[in-house]
Amino acid sequence: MSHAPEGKPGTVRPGGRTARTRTDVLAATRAELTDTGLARMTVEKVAARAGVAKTTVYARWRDISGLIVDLLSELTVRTVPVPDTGSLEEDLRQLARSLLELFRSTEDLVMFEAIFATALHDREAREALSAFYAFRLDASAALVDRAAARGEVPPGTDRLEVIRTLSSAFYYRRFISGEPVTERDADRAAAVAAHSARAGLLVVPPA
Amino acid sequence: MSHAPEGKPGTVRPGGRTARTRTDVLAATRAELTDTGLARMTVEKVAARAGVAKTTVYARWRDISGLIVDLLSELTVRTVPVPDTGSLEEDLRQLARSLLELFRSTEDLVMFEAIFATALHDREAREALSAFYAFRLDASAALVDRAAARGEVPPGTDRLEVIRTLSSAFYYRRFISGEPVTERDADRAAAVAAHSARAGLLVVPPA
DNA sequence: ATACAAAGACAACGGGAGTTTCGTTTGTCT
DNA sequence: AGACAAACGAAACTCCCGTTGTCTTTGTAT
Repeated sequence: MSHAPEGKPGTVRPGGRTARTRTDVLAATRAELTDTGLARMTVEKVAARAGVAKTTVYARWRDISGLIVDLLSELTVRTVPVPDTGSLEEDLRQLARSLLELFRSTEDLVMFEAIFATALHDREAREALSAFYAFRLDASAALVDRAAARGEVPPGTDRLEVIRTLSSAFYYRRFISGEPVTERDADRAAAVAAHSARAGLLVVPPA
Repeated sequence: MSHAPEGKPGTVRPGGRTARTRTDVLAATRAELTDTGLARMTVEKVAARAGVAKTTVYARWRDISGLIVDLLSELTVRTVPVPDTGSLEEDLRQLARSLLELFRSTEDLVMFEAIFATALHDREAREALSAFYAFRLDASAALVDRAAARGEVPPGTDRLEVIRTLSSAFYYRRFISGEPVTERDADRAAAVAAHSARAGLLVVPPA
């Protein structure tokens, strides 16, 4: 199953050339992704653009899916800006707005689409994506903790579920039904999430 | 762009053989999809399984994406069961349960995954999928109309948005974050959608 | 029944993607 | 500084997918 002897590609010998190869190949992957697209992408062309032998890419990443997974692992590191305005609904609204912006950035969008497409058939990619969202959700949920401390939401409120309720509307429109996403949708999603949380609909199961 | 001279493949001459070929090929596509997967699927193997020359498939469907689109168009015809219990929240809960069941059926799930993956890079597939959801949403929204007639929701409530609010939670968990979906999630989604609708959060924009 | 065109079958071809082999470079350890 | 193995590069090779051209079958109109 796994191709690399160690966790991340090239960790055995993270010297100058190896590290440079990795960054070059990942950069080439991004570039090919944006102007060729995942469907018509090939390992050979990525290697050519990176100025690297294709055998190198095959040895370290195995295939396109491996490249995408590695790309995602880098994305996870980025810190998520979590708003803190003193109001749950306002925090959620701001979070929704940044999600909206993310989906309007062509560069990031292409990458998300590639990751989703890969995760649909590749197990490693699926796990990497789940881990990515587990991390993001947990980080964003800090604003729910603060709302709970202020007494804005009832005790027992599921901190992650509030963020899920907010996010799902965007992903659904953008990637499932294919409808456009507007500022109005962002504000409405924030209102729904905040209202539901305050009403105690998003509490953790009694176990 | 478009390959066939007419709208649907084989409408020029819908005689016995042509129709039989279509059903055989689509059946073979389903079969290949379930036990080979979209990623490793190829037109040649589909044709072989269907007992048809591969040139025939290439001529009528052009590529795998075309096959998937045609498969989706058949799925659209299926009528959606819309509950009518006399209560908005109960209707939504039942709708949520059937969605849950849909995502637990391995056969249907494989197909949805294939369609989503295809829609991410193929324009025709994207349009077909949007049309599919436009149809499904509109059909399901009938239960919102009845709730409105009963006065359960305020006037001006966006009938489609209620269904979207219900559905999005499922799709998000299942295809984006990759988390499991349970009965509890179904009931909670129904509660959120019903509560939000009653609170007037899902009204159409004033325009 | 006959004619005609559409749809399909068959065979051969071309090309490109992934694999294999082997030689070379380079990072690290002593 | 030298040894050793990891990482990379280059070329040849193989396989399979998609295309093309031609002939045959079949549905439909007259």
